[in-house]
Amino acid sequence: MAKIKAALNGTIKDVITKKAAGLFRKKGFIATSMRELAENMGVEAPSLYNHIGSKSELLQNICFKIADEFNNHLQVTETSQQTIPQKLELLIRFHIQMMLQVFDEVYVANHEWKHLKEPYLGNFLLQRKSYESRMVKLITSGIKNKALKNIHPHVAVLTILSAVRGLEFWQRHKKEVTVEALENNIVDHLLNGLIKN
Amino acid sequence: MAKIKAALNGTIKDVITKKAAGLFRKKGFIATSMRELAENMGVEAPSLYNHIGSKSELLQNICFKIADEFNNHLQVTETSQQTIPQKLELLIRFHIQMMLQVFDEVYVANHEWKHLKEPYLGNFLLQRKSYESRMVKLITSGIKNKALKNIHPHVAVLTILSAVRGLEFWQRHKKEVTVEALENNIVDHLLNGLIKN
DNA sequence: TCCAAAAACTAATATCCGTTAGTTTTGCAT
DNA sequence: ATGCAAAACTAACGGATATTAGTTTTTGGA
Repeated sequence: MAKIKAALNGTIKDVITKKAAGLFRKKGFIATSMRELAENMGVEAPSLYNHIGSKSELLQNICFKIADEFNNHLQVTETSQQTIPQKLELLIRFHIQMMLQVFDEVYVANHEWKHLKEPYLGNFLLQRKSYESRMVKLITSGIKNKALKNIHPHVAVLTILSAVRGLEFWQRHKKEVTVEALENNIVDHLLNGLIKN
Repeated sequence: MAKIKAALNGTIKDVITKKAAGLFRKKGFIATSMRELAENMGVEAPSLYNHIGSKSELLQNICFKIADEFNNHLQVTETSQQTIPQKLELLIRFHIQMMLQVFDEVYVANHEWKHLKEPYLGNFLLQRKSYESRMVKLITSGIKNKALKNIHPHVAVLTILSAVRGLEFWQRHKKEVTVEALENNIVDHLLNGLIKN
């Protein structure tokens, strides 16, 4: 049988993980079998175990790589010299870009994390909670600044985070709008609303 | 073994379906076994088949019952005598109420529909597409009216629909805010934005 | 060209899955 | 009390699952 080829900028393990992310997104983690993943790689299922530790490990790698990217970006944004609304805009734009650039991985991290095993599950949820509460702090500062309306900050965070997830459904309409227009639309909607003044 | 008791306002099948919705939400459709569902009902797995046709049928019932509720409400809203922004507000409020009142079922319809079998899968996706495009029409009218900003209507619909889904994560924070405040916050955020004028 | 290491293969294991068949128990109406 | 229908039970089916063990093939460097 044909061998798996390593990508130019990554190991064979990376290639397998990338393909796994695609399948996990389309069919879900549990519904994706190792045999199916192997077939997609042009190989028998047991051969995968020359490169990876387990099916669970694939999910872990996907989820935590994405979590790291978001945490790092939040860290940079927090410490940057910007107004609160500018920081919010940066965060929203980053979420949109991640959604468009590594769609499968972000989708899996958003939806399939529940199949992580302990202690990874607990760790992952902790990171999420921390990310959320740092955004809440940001918005709370903005309200004190009088830069933002006196809205419930936790509700605002959930609304923003969920709204950017909406790009899951955008994949079907990619051609209708440029990436810039898409970003600008969503940022404007979330920061300035839909209704004309 | 103890018998399953019918609820006051529903058959035994309804009780099983309700419990299934809870498990499907927590663990996912595929990861939920009929043995596990049976255990939760205090019964052996084969006994369930005295009341239901199959595992798939449970998922179908959940998804299409929710789809019907949303379609009916949209129909009523469309034909009501209201301004476009008022209609949008009604839709957003209905989504929030459904999310809070039949959380498990809405969650399953939102996330587990991909495990529906044909022809149910195709039918379901068609209904979703139709719902979306009716919302696009509504927003397009609002833009022509100059009631709404000249935003890309499809993007706005995805943003709104995704934002209300955010209440998935709200379940943990239920006590912090009243339902009315929650609704008002989200409606105001989506229609008028976050930034003070 | 040859040899070691990498990576493929086949075979097999134990476990779980949804569902069916056949049987026994339960509970209500007569 | 009795009998019938509803609903529980046990046993079992065929098939799919992730993974391991052991073996063969492929590949790239000396």
